[in-house]
Amino acid sequence: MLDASILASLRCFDVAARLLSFTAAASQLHLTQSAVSQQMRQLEQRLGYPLFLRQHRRLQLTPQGQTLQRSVSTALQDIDATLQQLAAEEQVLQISCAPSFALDWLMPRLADFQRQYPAITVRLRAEFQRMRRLDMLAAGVDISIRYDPDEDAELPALPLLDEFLLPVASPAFLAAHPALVSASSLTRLHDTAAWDGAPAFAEWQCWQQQAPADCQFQASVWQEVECNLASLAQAAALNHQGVAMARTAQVLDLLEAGRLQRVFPAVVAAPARYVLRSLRPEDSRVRLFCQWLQQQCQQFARQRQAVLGC
Amino acid sequence: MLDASILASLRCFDVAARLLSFTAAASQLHLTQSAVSQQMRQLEQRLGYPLFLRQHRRLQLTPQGQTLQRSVSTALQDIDATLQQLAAEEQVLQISCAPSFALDWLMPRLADFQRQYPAITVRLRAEFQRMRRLDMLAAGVDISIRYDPDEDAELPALPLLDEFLLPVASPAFLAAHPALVSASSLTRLHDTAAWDGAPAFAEWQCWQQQAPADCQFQASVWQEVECNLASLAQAAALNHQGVAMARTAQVLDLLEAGRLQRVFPAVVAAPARYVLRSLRPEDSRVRLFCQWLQQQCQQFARQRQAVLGC
DNA sequence: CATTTTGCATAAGTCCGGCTAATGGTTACA
DNA sequence: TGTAACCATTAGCCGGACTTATGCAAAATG
Repeated sequence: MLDASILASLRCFDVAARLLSFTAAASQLHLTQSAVSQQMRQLEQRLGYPLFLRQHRRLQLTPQGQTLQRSVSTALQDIDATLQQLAAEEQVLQISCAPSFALDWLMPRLADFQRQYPAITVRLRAEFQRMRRLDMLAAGVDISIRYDPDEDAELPALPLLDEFLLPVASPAFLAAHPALVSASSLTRLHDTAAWDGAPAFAEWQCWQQQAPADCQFQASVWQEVECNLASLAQAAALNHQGVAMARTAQVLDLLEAGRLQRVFPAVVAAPARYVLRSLRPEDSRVRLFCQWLQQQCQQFARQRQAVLGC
Repeated sequence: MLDASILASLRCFDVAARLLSFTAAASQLHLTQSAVSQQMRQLEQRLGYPLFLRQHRRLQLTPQGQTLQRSVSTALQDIDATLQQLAAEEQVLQISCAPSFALDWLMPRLADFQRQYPAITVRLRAEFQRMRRLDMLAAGVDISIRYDPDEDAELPALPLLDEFLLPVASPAFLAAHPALVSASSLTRLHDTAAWDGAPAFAEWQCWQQQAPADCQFQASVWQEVECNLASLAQAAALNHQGVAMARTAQVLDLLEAGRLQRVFPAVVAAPARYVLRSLRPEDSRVRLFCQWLQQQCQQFARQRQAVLGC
């Protein structure tokens, strides 16, 4: 019943019926009057009943025409509204980000981006799982920011920022445990989900392997607290509950503010770095964001150099 | 936004999204798989966002695709439902008829038509005004039956039945007024709207002019009762209220049943006859009805010949 | 593991349907 | 009575949608 060509006629009919003039409809549709006239004639003979009453200078709708117009008009408006809504939705820049980085690093800086590009609406989603191509497409994610140790062959990654590890604790905790290296019953705070598929204790092990001998914790009997989020471990540290193996992106500001302190002077390169992936790097909004993000990263690196010397 | 070609694509999308298969959609749309594939590609690049996730053996809808499908599907269903409703409505045979003829002649016989053609729904509208071409088109009237004295140049008329006039009264009334010709204070019942634009007293005057001298009412002082409907005058006659100038179509059955009686033996040809007009005489339902109606008319004429001799 | 099947993408070419342009007819208006 | 406005109709062109054919990748099959 509803084949393709009838729909075009109905679209035409909608306009003609609203304006009650083929000429006016034609100009609104960027067609000639003749085209509209033919379309309507075809439509009518297809349906088998008249839609318009041709009165010399003026068109009228038949009862059937009125009924049809009500239906078609609302139906087309519905579709149009949906299309516009989707188009508007398409304008928001969707960023999927590793939760801890989103929470402690990106979110505080995002206000600056909003200030620079108020026309771009950003939707920031904190998500644990690393996104594959299909996931991004399915969720409409424009940009994925992850803390990854390795390359993803499927999707090229733009390195944003390297990372370093250092054990931190609150000043009060350090004051209460002056002989950290030999103390027993210390609490060791983990992020067990540093990156997707990370082995347990990954970052602590990394530290143990690379830190200079005089920076190691000696034969301590640790109490372990495991978190699935760096921010949680860090919150624990802030509450004087133990030593956290921190990443600079999480804690630089807290170190500067004196709310956390380094346990050792040494800093170790992390086995992963922050990377950005996008399905459409050519998109203007994506380009703008990447540009801004890289600036922020550079600035952060400079700041880190000044504070931590790495 | 909603131009003509996008609608065709959306129609295609609707099917493809429902079946989640381009191949199946193609066969349902009587197209090739290739056509559907191309349409969807075009649609997507037009909208600027993907609608389908092509997973090797299986299609999925993106969130945008889902939203769009909901909208498009209901919209198209709405249109389709309206179209079908209109098509069904188009199936009813609409007959506009002069009220008295409809009431006293056509309606009693219509059951026979229904019995013969149960598939055809008839809508009988009793309407005073004679219908012009435009009126019929506007109201969707298939057939107009009128009691007209003259030809209508605008629309060819099919003569159905000629008509005759005769004064009638109830047996009780006649018994109470044995000397009708000279009696005074009789009540004369008129139909003032015998046909569209009929002069007042038209049928009584017709009778006066044509009836033989020995059938005339002599110098009576009449009481006049005017009705705008022959059926009203006839109802008055049935209630013993006077003499009505009747048309055979109205009263033949009543005469046969003895509920009304002729006042004089004479019968006079009426200045008008029943005619049928149609905008689409080729329509099969119209043809069927005309055929049936003419048979009924012939049968009535025979019956009239037997009863009244005219 | 090789083979077949299934489903979508793509390229090239054809063909139909809708559009334009031009003209005519009718009405309304000045 | 002339003119403007509007719709109908015709002829002819053109673009876009469709088909055919082919490629490709994954899944089913044995």
